[in-house]
Amino acid sequence: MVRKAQGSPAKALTAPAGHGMFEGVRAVFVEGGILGKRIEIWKKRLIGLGGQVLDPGKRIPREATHILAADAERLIKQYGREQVEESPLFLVSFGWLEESLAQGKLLPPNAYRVFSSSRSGSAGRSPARSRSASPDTAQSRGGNLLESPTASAQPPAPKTPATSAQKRLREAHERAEDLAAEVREDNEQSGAVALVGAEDEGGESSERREGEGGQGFGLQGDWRPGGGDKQLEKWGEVRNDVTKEKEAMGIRPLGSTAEAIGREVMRIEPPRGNATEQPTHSGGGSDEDHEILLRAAKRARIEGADSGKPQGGLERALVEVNEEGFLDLRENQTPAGMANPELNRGLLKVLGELKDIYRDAFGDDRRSFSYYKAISVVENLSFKVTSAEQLKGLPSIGRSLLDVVRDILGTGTTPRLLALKNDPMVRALFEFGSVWGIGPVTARKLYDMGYRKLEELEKEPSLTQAQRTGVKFFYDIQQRIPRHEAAEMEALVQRVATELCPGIEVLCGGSYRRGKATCGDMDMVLTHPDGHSHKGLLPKLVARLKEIDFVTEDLLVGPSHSADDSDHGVDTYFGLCKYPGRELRHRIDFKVYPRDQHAFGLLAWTGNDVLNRRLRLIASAQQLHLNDHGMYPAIYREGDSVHNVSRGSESVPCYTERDIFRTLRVKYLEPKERNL
DNA sequence: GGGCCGTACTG
DNA sequence: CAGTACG
DNA sequence: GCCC
Repeated sequence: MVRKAQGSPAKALTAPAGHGMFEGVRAVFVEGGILGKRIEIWKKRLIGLGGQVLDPGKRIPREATHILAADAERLIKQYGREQVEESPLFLVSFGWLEESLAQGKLLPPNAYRVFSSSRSGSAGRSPARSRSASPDTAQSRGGNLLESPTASAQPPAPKTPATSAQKRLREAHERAEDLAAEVREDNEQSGAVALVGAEDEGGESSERREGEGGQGFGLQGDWRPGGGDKQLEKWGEVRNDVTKEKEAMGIRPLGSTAEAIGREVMRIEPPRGNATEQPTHSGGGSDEDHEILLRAAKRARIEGADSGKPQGGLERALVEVNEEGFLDLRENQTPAGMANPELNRGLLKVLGELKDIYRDAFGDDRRSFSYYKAISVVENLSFKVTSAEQLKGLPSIGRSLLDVVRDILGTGTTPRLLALKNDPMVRALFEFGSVWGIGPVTARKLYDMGYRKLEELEKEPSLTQAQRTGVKFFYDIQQRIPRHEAAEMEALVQRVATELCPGIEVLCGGSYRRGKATCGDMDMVLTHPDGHSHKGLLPKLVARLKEIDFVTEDLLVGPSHSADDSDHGVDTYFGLCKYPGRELRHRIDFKVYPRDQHAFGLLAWTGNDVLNRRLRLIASAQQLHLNDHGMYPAIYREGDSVHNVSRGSESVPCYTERDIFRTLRVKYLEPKERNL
């Protein structure tokens, strides 16, 4: 998994050992924190082994591949917080160089990033692939459990799996759970439950903040709960904050007392009627229409109870819309920009790691999604969590998560995470499963075949071309894109697309459109106002973008629909692209929609996924089927399960996203408000 | 104990 | 079809 | 995992 940063990514995984090992590396050394003499020696060795040393300058040199510094403070001192936070480069500690020299090979930089790694290097940052269920604030990237220097140094694995990975994975999980339970029991018996951390840990803390990933954690992690001295005197204040926060989220304590804050009975406030704010829809979302839909939904629910029709989530969605007025989905968002994920960085980091492991190694999407939603709730808090009780009653935070939070607040981590991270199989599965195109099942197969390391996968013949590309650009793809670069690339695509097709509309959706400071990828959504000029554009656009060396590799090339007239007429392309002047690959998607589907496509491709799911559930409760092509009156055919609903003929016409929200009786959310 | 979004491509 | 992907 |  040795990636030669930017020099020649094509050789990403085959950097030669020893001689010339730093070929293609263009490093900047930020002085300080370590003897200048040692730095000089390192520079010479780097150059001797094929690397280049660049002048630091005031701005991070564009051609640089690695920025080396003793720690984050020096980095920020040199370049300022903004540059450092937005840099997609490898901002690593000198430990990376030292260890690479020691091992005679170019090590993956991730474990040495000064923006998350603790000095040990075993608590580096997460690859946190930008697969679906992942809150894409830059702050919540989980930690990593691979890329420890030692892991990279292992010899090739023997191909003799004793048991199937499937079984051993289950066992790994059970071990982790058992351990967690044991530790918890011990703590309870010894009364050693630590509920501390009311204050920042000393004066240096704000300077030590990391831009994008949270501190390292774990045994010698940088993050630990602060001292609890002021805990008691702070309590009243914190309690008030918590209560306010919950109220802001639309969660109201019923009959709580100050002492019983941990036992509040919470309920979601009914949405307030604000229909007047919403202009009446011209074509299918009128009050009358809605009444009809609502009545139909109630009927469906009642009938469903008798006939095995949908229950559960659907019913919950129905409760939500079963009030007058428009539903406000911002219930877990702290108003007025008071949310501060930084406050709970350590907590978020651990939860993020668990979320990633459950998804990428275990394929437990449900559990992972639960963590994801809980993370989102914690990110939206405006106070520092000092006691698990503060989270009791918040949406998506249940018993198990409270236990985990208790662990983290006490020790900085949780036994189950430690157990998982120390399990070599889990580490391997997580690594494989983090490759684009490789999911948990394939990861297990590869593991069972005897593979243990990423670079070995290159040769495996059963990999698809896309998976091979995913392996090759494993590290590239995980580097986040600074917002301003995404904006430039959006403009570039707009320019090229307009040359090919005047009048074409090009928007970058996804986390970019939701206003995030960094993006995992680019989601380009296109349409043409005249309703037909978009046809056949995508292949030409991609070809042109390849000509100018912007789009570089394909991952998925959809069949050309819009040329003929068969399907929905939506063209799709997934691939990789390069920010001009740099070799680093980023994920980029293109979706070209006919004008009448564009609002649905844009909504879907702006996300986030939680919003998409919720809107679809809400639509279901109103007997509507929502997808990225349209919104269709649902027709429950006799004897069909809910999953077998056929679409009515015509979509409810929606020209804008507002139309969709209005039809569903959901309060309109600006893109930046869609980070649910 | 059951539900948890809906769709599209690959092999 | 299962697996993986996208938000 | 959470929620009903």
